[in-house]
Amino acid sequence: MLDIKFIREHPDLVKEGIRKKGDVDRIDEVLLLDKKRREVIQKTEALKNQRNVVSEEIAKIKKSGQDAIQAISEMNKVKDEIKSLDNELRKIEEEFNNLLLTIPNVPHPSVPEGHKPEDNQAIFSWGKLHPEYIGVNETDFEPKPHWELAEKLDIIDFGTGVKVTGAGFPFYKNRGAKLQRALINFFLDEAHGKGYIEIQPPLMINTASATGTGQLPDKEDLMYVVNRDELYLVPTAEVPLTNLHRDEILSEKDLPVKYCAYTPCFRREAGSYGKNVRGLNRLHQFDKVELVKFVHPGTSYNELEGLRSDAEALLQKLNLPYRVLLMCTGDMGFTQSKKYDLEVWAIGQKCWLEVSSISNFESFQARRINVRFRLAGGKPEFVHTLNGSGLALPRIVAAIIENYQTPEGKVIVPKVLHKYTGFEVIG
RNA sequence: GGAGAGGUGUCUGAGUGGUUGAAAGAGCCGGUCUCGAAAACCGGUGUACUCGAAAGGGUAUCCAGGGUUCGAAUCCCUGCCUCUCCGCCA
Repeated sequence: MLDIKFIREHPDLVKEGIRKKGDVDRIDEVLLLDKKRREVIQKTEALKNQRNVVSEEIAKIKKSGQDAIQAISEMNKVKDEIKSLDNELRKIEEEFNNLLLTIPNVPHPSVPEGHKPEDNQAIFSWGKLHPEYIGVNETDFEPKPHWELAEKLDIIDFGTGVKVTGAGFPFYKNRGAKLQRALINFFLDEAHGKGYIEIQPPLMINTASATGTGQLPDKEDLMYVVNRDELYLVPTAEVPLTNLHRDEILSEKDLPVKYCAYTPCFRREAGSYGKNVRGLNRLHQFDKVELVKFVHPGTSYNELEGLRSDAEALLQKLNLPYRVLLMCTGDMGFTQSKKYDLEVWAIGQKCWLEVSSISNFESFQARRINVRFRLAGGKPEFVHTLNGSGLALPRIVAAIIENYQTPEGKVIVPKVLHKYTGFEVIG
């Protein structure tokens, strides 16, 4: 969430940001409630002060052996007033906090304004023209989409997934399963090499954690819920990783703190349909290695570029053609101030697949989860948080299958994975 | 799941209704001493909200939420968590 003080002092700037994101502007409501809230606070605190002073007097009177009936009956009235004001305040604060949680983060000035996919800027691409690119050349033969190849090679079984669980829960088999495991290990090892601490987080999260990273209160529909225990299946490792330091004060010299984690991710994806859910393109359960950073506010945009290049390096090592999109204001999430998407080219489908989303949240999440650091000799201040996928597995698998297919329907394994897979070709 | 014990500041740990934001010690910061360091000694050392231009006030905070009381870290209820024992289990 945003700092109420910041909103109070820069209402126009915040409104402008909301407008750019295409969200509903409720800033005037926030400010009105804030005013009401502070008025009630002042009233109750004055009464509480009176109560404290008189109570102390009563103590003295009683000690001296005298009667304090007069003062006590007076305080009985004050007590009731305090109670009713406290109730009023509680209601106002609840409303105020809920409203504040729905105010989106303000976009960074460098983010292009727009609301359509075309407004996202492709700022970099890497691929076929690169001398190291060794993938398929579509002039040689007509490349197939990954689901056809995968079924034929018996490495992914979509039908059995439907039987056992439902659509979007495939079985990986044989060298397909091994390829998954190889990619996870490759990604984790690379992250470790870049100084990310490896974590195996819980796969279920509670309400507070989901609220902290912004999945709640609005986006409950995207998660699977375990009602009986009030838990959610992780939609991304971002949630447990970012909440790892909830309510903590980090020490300045420890920043930046960098974590990586592999987890399955569970998403309901309600409302998805059509060809962009075919095969591995959109699943309810998928594997992902996630990167999260807690950083000094002054460095967060540098750290964002660092995160981006860490993720890009993986694609380059896998020799997969990709492009980098700087996402426009309207395509950015609720919590982000700047976001890049990495999209890999899937030659069989002839489309771009998003494999990583790299964001700076500035202090937006940190304020929700209350993660601060202490300035040398000074007051605690909120850190900035960032995250990025490094990377999401299924679409990488799809891209490998499609871009490394041979005319005979085999798939060549990218060189960097050989030591993890133990084989160099599938089929 | 059953039975018991317990949750106090950065940490250890006192405190069972009235100057308790909270003893004491450790840690940390500053100072004295020292060529320098250690030791010793002296001083300082939570957070949030709120009023205020500031200085400086005020309120809250001893796991969380309710309750009793003029007044609660202290009494009562509920929840969460930790520990011990039993059961179950990979």
